[in-house]
Amino acid sequence: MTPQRIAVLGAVITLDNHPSAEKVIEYIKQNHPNISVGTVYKVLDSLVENNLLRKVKTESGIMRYDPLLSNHHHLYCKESDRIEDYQDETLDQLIIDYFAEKGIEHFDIKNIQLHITGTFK
Amino acid sequence: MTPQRIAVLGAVITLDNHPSAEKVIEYIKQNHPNISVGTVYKVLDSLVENNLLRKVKTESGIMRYDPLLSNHHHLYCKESDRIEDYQDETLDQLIIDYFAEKGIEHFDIKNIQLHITGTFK
DNA sequence: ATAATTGCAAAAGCTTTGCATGGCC
DNA sequence: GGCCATGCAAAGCTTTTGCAATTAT
Repeated sequence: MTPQRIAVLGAVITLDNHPSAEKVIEYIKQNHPNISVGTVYKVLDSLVENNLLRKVKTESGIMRYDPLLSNHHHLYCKESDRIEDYQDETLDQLIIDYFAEKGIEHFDIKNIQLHITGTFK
Repeated sequence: MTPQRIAVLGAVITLDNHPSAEKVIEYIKQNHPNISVGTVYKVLDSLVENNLLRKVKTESGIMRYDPLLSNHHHLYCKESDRIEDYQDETLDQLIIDYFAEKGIEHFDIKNIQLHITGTFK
């Protein structure tokens, strides 16, 4: 655990809205002007590998990072580019039960994630 | 509608497994060696805009293209990089009913897509 | 001391763009 | 002739990589 790692993890948690690497760099540079782009990418990767962060894919293909580790879904708003977490155990159970009974032919399900698009109001 | 457009659309349909732009280019070059990379990207974009194709986002951030236009979900296999369509109206109805009753606070749902990861058997 | 991490810069990979050429109405 | 699509090459953007210098344990 180096100061850079703490800064990167702290940035993702503080920024809070599933920041991209670019946002993380921008934020960290305020208090840590010498940090390099390569380091941030490497640290983000290593945090993901060590299960301290999760990657979130977006429409545009830019990777974003999520400090929420428990299983959850995402709300995507295209206009604002905002992503929010959505947790709903009732729904999860409903879906699990559905597939437990029905299954999918030729496919072993490992994980089911809802990508809910729409707009925040 | 130019020969290039027909070739691109044909390639996506023939290749059938949600090809990337690269796969499309590779396929088309067999019978159409002079087609250029830029053209394929432009044509893919224009086909998406004209609702003849849909974009499919992947883990790796590489864009892939889907000729199936009706609402559906996707099965993702990380190992094989394969993506398959999954249509299930019963499930859709279940989810729609669930959210019709429960809703999500501060969010207007426009679309719900399941990203089902696992392995083909 | 040893091993890992950092910063820097260059390069890679996918995609987009600019512009001159060429085909079509 | 006017307009749009094409081909080509250059550039763009995010991310990755190599390597020497630095830092952590």
